[in-house]
Amino acid sequence: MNIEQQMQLLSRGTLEILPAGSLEEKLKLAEKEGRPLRIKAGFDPTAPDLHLGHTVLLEKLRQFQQCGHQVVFLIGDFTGMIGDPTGKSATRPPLTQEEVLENAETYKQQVFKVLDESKTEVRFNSEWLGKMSAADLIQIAGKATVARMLERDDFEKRYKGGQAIAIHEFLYPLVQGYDSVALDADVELGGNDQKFNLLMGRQLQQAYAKPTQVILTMPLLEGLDGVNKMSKSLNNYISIQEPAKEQFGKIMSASDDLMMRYYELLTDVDLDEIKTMHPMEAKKQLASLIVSRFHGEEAGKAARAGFENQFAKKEIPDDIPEQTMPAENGKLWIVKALSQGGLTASNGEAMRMIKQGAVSIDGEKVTDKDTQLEAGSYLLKVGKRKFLQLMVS
RNA sequence: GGAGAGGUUCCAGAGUGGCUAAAUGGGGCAGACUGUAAAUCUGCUGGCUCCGCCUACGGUGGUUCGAAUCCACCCCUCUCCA
Repeated sequence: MNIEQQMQLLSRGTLEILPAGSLEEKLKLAEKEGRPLRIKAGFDPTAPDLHLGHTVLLEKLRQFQQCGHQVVFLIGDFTGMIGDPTGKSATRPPLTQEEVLENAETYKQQVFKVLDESKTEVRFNSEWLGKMSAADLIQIAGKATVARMLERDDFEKRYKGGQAIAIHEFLYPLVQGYDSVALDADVELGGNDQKFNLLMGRQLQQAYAKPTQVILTMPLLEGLDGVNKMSKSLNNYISIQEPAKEQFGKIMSASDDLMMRYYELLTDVDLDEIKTMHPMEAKKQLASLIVSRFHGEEAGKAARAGFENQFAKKEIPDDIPEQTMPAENGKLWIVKALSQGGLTASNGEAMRMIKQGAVSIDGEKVTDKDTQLEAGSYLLKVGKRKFLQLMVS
């Protein structure tokens, strides 16, 4: 691929490439020196369950690989102990060595669904940070100023808003920046929220007399609520590991507006074409596309068919969990059955569901909360999505 | 170290002795409708052996017939000063 083609592919969908024109220069340099560029991207070791938000970045990394470059997949095991101050202020518990390694394995499994393993170098930042002395750390800390730190948006907000900022949180960007020094990164990718940290990498590389990296930021993908960024803690995410049916359903639950955003950031599909389609059809296509990516083509089709049967035609899905419960004195209270079967969180909720007309047995709506089940087999349904095939013995 | 403000249910945030399982908003769930687990509207939203009982307002003790509300001590957060 020539440089022009690379530029076109690599800059698509990006939010910013800093400094302007620097990526092209790097690409030229790589060509001249006949070597691949080292593309760094850091990941937090606390969340080994990747979701679609992460794949925005992974897709971009894959494109770099496609252009023949070397991806350095950095697992921030050491920085994980500090806790990234970005966004939320909740302190994270430190991870043990075993946990980190275990998480790393899970990471690899998932990441290589997108990335080319042969062009990926997996590294841990404890390799160099763990050996560092207090003197080394203080030396790094001397490369940045408090005023500069407070320029960072979320620090500024928290500071002005009277929220706590612990000293160690200032170290996070510094240490992450130092990773770029240690890895000789040519380019670092990150979400928009990482921009400050990425720039700190440049600053430190300069301070350590190394060539400075290019910063490439990708937009953050909104979660299913359509407002906040996709994250596990907000429970608005779609994991790349979850079952095809779940993924499909979750995408269908996205609002029509959000669907456009997902098309934009997660696919190559021409957006103008989508706008001419019926929104429901467009959404089903998106859902199939995404499910296919992580579960294969067949699963994508099957998920769509299953969805249409269950919701449009109101048929009963064919993968209903089964459970057997003993009857007491030949009877089983419906409320007990619902809560014990996991269809409702508690007896109280079960009673509420019945009152709201959300519960049915074999297709018959339950109106009486004192309904008793006798021995036999029943299909219980709560709401539109929760089913249980119950054997009362 | 000194002075002040504050810690309430999933979250935000009212409540300042009984009418409080605790306003309101968000979130979540359900129902109706439908083009979808879209949008919109409505309802519900601590637990249980559910017309009653139990647990809950940072922690521990106390005052009181009765406390989220008053008192004491402790823990935590923030602001200003040093």
